[in-house]
Amino acid sequence: MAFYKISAFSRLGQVSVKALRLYDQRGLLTPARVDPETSYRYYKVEQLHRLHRILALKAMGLSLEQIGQLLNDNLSPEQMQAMLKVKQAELKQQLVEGQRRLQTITAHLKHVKEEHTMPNYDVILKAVEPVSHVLSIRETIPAYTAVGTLLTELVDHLAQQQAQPQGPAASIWHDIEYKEQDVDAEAIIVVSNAVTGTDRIQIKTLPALEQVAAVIHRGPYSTLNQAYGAIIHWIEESGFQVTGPNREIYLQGGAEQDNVNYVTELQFPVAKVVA
Amino acid sequence: MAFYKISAFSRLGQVSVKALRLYDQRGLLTPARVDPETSYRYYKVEQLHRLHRILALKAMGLSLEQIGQLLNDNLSPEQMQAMLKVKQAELKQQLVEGQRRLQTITAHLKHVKEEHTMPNYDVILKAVEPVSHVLSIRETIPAYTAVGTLLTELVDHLAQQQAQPQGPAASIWHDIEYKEQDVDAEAIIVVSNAVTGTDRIQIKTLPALEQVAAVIHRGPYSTLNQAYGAIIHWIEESGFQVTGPNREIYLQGGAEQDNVNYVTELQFPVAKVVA
DNA sequence: TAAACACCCTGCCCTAAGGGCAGAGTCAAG
DNA sequence: CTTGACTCTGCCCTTAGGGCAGGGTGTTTA
Repeated sequence: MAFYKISAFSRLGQVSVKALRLYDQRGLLTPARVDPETSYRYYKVEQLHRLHRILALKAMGLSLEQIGQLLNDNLSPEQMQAMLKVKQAELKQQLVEGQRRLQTITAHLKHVKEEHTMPNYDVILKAVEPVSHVLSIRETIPAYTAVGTLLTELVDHLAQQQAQPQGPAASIWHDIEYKEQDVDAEAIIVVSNAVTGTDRIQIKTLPALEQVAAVIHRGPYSTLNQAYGAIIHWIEESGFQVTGPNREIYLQGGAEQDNVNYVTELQFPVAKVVA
Repeated sequence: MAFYKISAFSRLGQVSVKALRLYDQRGLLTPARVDPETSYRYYKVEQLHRLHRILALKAMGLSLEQIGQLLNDNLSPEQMQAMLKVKQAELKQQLVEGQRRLQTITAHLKHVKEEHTMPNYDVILKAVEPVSHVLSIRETIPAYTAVGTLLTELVDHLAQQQAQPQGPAASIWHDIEYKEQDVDAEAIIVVSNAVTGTDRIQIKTLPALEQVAAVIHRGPYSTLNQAYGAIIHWIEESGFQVTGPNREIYLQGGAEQDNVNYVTELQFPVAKVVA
């Protein structure tokens, strides 16, 4: 019977006045009466029911627009189900995301506590696009460092064809476990479409990687093992698992062994361990 | 050595150009060189390291401003720790929130599947402020419905003092378990400061409730049990526990038993069950 | 050498759900 | 009739960029 003015109603419903005005504007909760002269909004107690429904849906994470659809466009039960299911999947996804955030920050915190500095290596997760038209040699070589000769071979091949590399050189290590010798290695250089291969030197496309853990290393190759240590540690600690050969990208590099300005990116394809 | 233009660098770092410009503007990642004539931004590979750190911190949920503090205002390890701890607590909180959302939506989804409608009662969680200056009678009464006589007693007392109620009437049920008879009940009416009490009728302040599950019932008191059923069910299903006496607020009510326009709010103080 | 094309710059408007404020009008009590 | 408490609309603000317009650059090709 009685009409409530907006602030009285907002107290009843524990919502801010500003929110009520917004819900009115978006068509979620129109006041029972609006004075045409003064534009004052007057609500009835019965509307608390609707307000509660709005708040309940909001507490599930639905947007005002979605709530409007549910409340106004009176959908079929199937449509409601579909909508809620989509949202449910979204929420599950967000939970996983949140757990990852928490794990990452906890690891960082631990590092700061123990070492009193931020970690030297920042591992990030990302996706890697496929890379088309790369020159590749794959071979079992006696030791990691020998990949240099494979790369020189590629560079020489390029020089013969008067072509330039189109991107940084890289190598791919196909052994999943760590090996000191007889390493299954692949040397890579991105080239333009015009370049041709040979029996030994193939033209191929590097597959995309859905999710990699990546780290940037600055300094000579002799200290790369620190970066490897950090990334492997991170992967284990974060509940991931290596799912394929890892890549080493020489963003800034060359033939010298000890250049402190070299920059290398390490990429390990990973997936969440299913517990 | 080589400088990269913004889009080349953005490809290296897997970040959008727009983001790089933003990071520049916010002082997170200033290009190695900016041409003073053209304002072109030129980056060096070494800066990937810093970019990775930014992305890593972002992946933990820190805001750009916080990242800026961590990177630029070189804080003491203690300050870093404090900052990360705050964020960690925030993330934990968000996780709990997310789990609640998910539970709620799952319950709704189940209801839609089984009944092909949205639930009739929308339970929401909220905080309740303390209510000062209320008139109260507490007594053991033979049955729920007898609370009406207590309320009439309060209303009569008000009338004697020529005063008006300042808000809706309510009752509080102090028995935590369900009882059919000999119920420990309290009748409540909010009044202005001027009103005085008696031996039997006390003036008191209702305590705040940190977290209540609340539901709005529309219809006669005889159907209130449906609302009770719904809210109790919700509380159990959502992993909460009733922690105190529940309140019944007669937002729109009166002495008749069967008025379909009555509106009543039920409030149960709750807390998350510690598993 | 000029045009074509790819790239870069700044600046403006947009997002979701309101919060804060200004200026003007309205309601209820004394 | 005045005062104080409310209410109205309208504008700007928040995050982390996305999208676009208009104008300037850099490199390559005819």
